[in-house]
Amino acid sequence: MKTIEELLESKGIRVTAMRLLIYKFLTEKQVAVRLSDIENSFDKADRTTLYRTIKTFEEKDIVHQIDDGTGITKYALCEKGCNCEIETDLHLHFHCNNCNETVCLTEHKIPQIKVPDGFVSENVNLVVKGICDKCSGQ
Amino acid sequence: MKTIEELLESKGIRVTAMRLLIYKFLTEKQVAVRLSDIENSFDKADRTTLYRTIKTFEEKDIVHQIDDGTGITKYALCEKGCNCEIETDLHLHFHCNNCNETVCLTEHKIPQIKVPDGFVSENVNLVVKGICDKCSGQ
DNA sequence: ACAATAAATGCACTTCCTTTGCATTGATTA
DNA sequence: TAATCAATGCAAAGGAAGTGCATTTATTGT
Ligand SMILES: [Mn+2]
Ligand SMILES: [Mn+2]
Ligand SMILES: [Zn+2]
Ligand SMILES: [Zn+2]
Repeated sequence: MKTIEELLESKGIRVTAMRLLIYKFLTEKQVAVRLSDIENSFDKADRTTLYRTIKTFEEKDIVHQIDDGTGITKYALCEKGCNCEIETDLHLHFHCNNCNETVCLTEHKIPQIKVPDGFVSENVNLVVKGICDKCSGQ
Repeated sequence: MKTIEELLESKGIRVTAMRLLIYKFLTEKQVAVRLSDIENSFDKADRTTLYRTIKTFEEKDIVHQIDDGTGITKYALCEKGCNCEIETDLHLHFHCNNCNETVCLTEHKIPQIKVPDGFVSENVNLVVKGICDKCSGQ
């Protein structure tokens, strides 16, 4: 079991107190978070630092960005071996219209999508909206 | 063949000069447009009027909104018989990473997406990104 | 045709999120 | 220890979405 410090270093990211805190926050949350979610969870956290930290994490494939249609970009930790760049690896995301939370359905890959001749598919974003398991009451 | 005036009236929308212009602009464009695209295509057009016009069109199912992941909402005319509210009718959208344009692939419906037990799917947004037919050069 | 009424438009302003510039602090290396 | 580079914090800019209100334009009833 790798420590967080080791993980960050293995990705070429310097370990800082802030980065450890943000990473820890992401592991504890089971849902995709907005920048403001992180901001509100810390007393003295600067938006800019959060922003740049999450961008660093994104570049190094530690988190991936999620556009769930709310207009606010969210982020979630990549699973072990999550190759977000590879189309065939892409999982789908679920946005709950009730509790407004967005989760990664890591086990559910996006099916192969046929596009017309002449079009080249490089990437697919699929968001399902509805009622999540917590809110559907079973 | 219905005139634009007749179409608008049949949907319960009053005909105005601005609305005709905007509708015409949408028919001529073969791609999804941003509010600012419309704004820039007219000399003396107020953002608010465009905004409210497009919202009116949206309510009356004349256009549908497209979230292609660029962070800017786009709009495109609904095809004849496009029931945007019905999940099974939803077509997919293609965003070109080269020319940055987004098109409706009206003929290509979104396949049935399986979600885990407890989750209820009400709506699906699917955007394919890649290279469009114009840009792929064939 | 005219007055009364309602809808559409234009202007100004607000809010929210994202992004950048720059000075400062902190860590790393020679 | 000095020089160098990365991370942080503050401030401000930018872009898009949305709202309030006064004005113009269209519709309706007399
Ligand atoms: Mn995910
Ligand atoms: Mn469409
Ligand atoms: Zn929920
Ligand atoms: Zn293209």
